[in-house]
Amino acid sequence: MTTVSQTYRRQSEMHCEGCSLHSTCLTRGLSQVALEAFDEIIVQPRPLKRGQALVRQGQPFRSLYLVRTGSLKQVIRLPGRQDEQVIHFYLPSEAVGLEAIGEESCSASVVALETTFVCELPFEQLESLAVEHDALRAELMRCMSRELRGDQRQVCLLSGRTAEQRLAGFLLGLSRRFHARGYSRYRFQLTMSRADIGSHLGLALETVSRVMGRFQRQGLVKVSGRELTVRSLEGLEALGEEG
Amino acid sequence: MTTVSQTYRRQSEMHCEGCSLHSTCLTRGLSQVALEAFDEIIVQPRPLKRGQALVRQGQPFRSLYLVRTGSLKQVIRLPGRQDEQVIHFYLPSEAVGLEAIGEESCSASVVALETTFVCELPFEQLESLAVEHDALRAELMRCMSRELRGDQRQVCLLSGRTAEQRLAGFLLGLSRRFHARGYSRYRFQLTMSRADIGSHLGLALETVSRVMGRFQRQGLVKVSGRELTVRSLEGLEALGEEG
DNA sequence: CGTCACATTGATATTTGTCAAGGCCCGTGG
DNA sequence: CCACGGGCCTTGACAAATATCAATGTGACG
Repeated sequence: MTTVSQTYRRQSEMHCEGCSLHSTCLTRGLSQVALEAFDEIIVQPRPLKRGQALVRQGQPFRSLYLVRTGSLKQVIRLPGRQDEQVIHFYLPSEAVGLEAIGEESCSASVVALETTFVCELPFEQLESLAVEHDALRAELMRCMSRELRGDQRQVCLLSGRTAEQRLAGFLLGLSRRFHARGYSRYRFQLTMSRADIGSHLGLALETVSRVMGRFQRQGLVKVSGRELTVRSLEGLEALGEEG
Repeated sequence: MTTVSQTYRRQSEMHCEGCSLHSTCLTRGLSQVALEAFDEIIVQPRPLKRGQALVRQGQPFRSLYLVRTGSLKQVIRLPGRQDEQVIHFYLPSEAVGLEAIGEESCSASVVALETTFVCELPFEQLESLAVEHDALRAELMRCMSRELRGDQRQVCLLSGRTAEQRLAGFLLGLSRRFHARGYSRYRFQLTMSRADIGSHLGLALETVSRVMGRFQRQGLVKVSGRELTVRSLEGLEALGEEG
């Protein structure tokens, strides 16, 4: 008998060694031996369509996920509140689920923003593997540490007073992350809605729209729908640095 | 020859096994053997006075720290900006420096808010120890994961629109953390200034002061200076849950 | 061509920041 | 012991930013 996951695995012939994200992913710096063992535990679930959940808040924690292509948002439904709060956006090579390690259940849902492929890492198996391979253990810690620094940035963004500063910082963050992953730093898709951006930045979606328009008129960016072109990285950076 | 650190170590006769924080600290769940080895690598630096830095932004990363008594704030100085941004407050048994793992230098400063004792864990030694002791490695990961969840809460707080929601959430968070560490959940010191709280919550210090006053008039809390008494945990919780 | 979700734009209300003045607490020095 | 000074906190008046409400526009897709 063959499971769906295995089928997908074989079809795609995806292995870490040849993966374009290898150098930025959890597998960075792994020896040939470790890499092959790592490859063994990966599951390739069927691709997620826009709006489908990879993880649901409250469900038991079993696996970490690495984004291969596409993007997702992490959302929390706060008790007694209607609206969902967007916590994170995940881009290719980023790890989903690190905050659930050592917990019974997941504290937030993670939903695809577009058609998205991920690699699933059953956590128990990952842990056993980490016992044998120091490099993997170290990389896992570095990965969590990096996410902690990302959250620091996020807190700085949100505490930065004006809507301009928040949006500029957000766009620069996306630019930086795309660049680090080998995509253009000047041109990318905003796969999330204005409402998602607003929730993430603590702004009303109308404000996001207005500020985006202002940036465009000032020649800082060009937006048409969800495609964004950065025209002046310096201009955006200057906004964030204003006292 | 005896170093200052060693002197303090001997004087205080502090060992993990007898420490009141043992059950909430990184040493939770360690075997007797592991605990003794852990004890060996701990350094007890001289106590910090109010305003003294434990870690300075930009300095090389060498150690993690565990708060024993007292409290600290983590602040970032953003390039080209005058004011410092408060990222975190650290309470007893919490770990300082996790976000710097795998990095050359520290991304933020950490400053004592009152007289504060910490345990220093030289990171290289901690890492070697973690190779031998699975429980320590697991606890370190759980610790980082817990901090990631804390940051999630923080982001939810900051994105929560009103000043009331932010401050209520902040006070509840402190209450919860004190409670989890064996202190009163209803009565504690705000060792940080209104300006620090404001920076941390993305509010002007005047707003913090006004909202605190409003809470007091509503009978939710009693504040006199920096001593806070929670009169209605439910009332504060209700504030955060309003749609 | 119509529908639906999403985005933009405008008018108005509310919240919060800013500026300014004054009060309180505490340590220091006369 | 008391007066003084400085840091921190509170309070008020006003201005600015942003949320809210409402209407309209746009693009994808059946």
